[in-house]
Amino acid sequence: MARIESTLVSVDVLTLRFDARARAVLLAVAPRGSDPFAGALALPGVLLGRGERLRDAALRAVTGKLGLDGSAVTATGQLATFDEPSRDPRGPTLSVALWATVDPAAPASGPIWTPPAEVPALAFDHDRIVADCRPMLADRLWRDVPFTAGLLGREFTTAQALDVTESLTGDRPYPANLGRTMDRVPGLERTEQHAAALPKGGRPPLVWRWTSTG
Amino acid sequence: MARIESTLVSVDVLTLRFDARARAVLLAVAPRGSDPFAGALALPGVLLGRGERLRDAALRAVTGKLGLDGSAVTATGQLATFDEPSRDPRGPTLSVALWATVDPAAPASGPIWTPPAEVPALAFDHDRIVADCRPMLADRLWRDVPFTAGLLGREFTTAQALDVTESLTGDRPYPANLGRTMDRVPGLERTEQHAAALPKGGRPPLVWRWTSTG
DNA sequence: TAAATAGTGTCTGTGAGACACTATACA
DNA sequence: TGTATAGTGTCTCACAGACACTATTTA
Repeated sequence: MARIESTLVSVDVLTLRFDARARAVLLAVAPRGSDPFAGALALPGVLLGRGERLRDAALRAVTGKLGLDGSAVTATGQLATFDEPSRDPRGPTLSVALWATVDPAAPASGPIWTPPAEVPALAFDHDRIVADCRPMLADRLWRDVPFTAGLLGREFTTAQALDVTESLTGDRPYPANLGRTMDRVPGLERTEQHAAALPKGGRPPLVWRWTSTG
Repeated sequence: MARIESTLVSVDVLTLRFDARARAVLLAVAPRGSDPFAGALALPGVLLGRGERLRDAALRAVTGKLGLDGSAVTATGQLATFDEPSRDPRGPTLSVALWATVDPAAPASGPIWTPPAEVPALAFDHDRIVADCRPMLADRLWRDVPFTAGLLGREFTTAQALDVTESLTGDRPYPANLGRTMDRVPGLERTEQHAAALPKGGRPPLVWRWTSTG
């Protein structure tokens, strides 16, 4: 009962980065270099090597396909597995979708960064992967500490927290309500410091800091 | 850049069935027939065939490894993917864990049915899979309609709803509170009928019925 | 009648969301 | 001073949980 004909596994990564200047969370896509859909935009993905961990494959995809530094990836996690047999024209391939957060302070040249809600048409079934996974990402914010900390970095302001929440959920909470939400996030501490105000003015926002998580 | 050495994918199934007589949700395990861990208890699992859907592989596992009738499976869904390279002594294998619900009215001989909280030692990393997935299953109850309907069947009583909730979450809600929870489940209707009372007596519970879902 | 169990009604606490009002920046 | 933004304090609503009380069964 030797079975050689197993489905190949690819790992496709929803790489998120908070761009403080753009005041938005952006998703990385890159043009494909090789044949199926060469030149078309796609999520970074690699075939899972034998014995390779999903997280390692995701790092390989972010490093190799996006050209980012692996040390800039602050956290990763699973989203879902996509199994339509026709999703890859080369033949049946399973796709395990992972998320990865990139340090907002790290250099980010290489990939094309786009708001997750306005991703251009992508290769394979990557449009569907993005559409299916977006609500899962929104659901993680403020509930999944590694995800949230990875996205916002060690220190951030209330204004940035508002921007991130609006990017992922689609609407901007009241600062007062978001502050109370953040007060309940374990490992997140409201400091006494105020950051600089925005260019347009306004009261300087508070600084928040992670205590436990890196 | 031809890559042949891809990780194999297995599908392991947490098969749940509500046993009305035992008043509990039970998980199916079966002794392994072939070599790695032959004779040891394990979750039903199969290697994913090339081009095979995860759901089809899960049905194949439930049918082939547990001896259940495929038509008794009322719903399936994804849980998580396990990627420890050493989880299978034969070599690195990815395991995609799925849940499956079995019609409580269908015959269920074949597998060994055990409460998920008291599963005996299992082969591979299946103990860990069960431990990691149990909270995900509890979380689905009353929120994931296909899961809940698949587990309870087309019609059920408040008493059975209490039993199922206690089995999955670990504590028994007050009937009044569970009734209000169920009133908010879309597609679930509180009927006027009362079922027979339990052997020990007590007020006969109400009957609930799914309207939309099968 | 006693024990067991379910259903109705009520109360409390928590968390989300809306909003008035205040505080503090830039132009 | 006007505009923009954040922070404080309330208010309401939805929901979960606890529980008193009532209803209906078996033993």
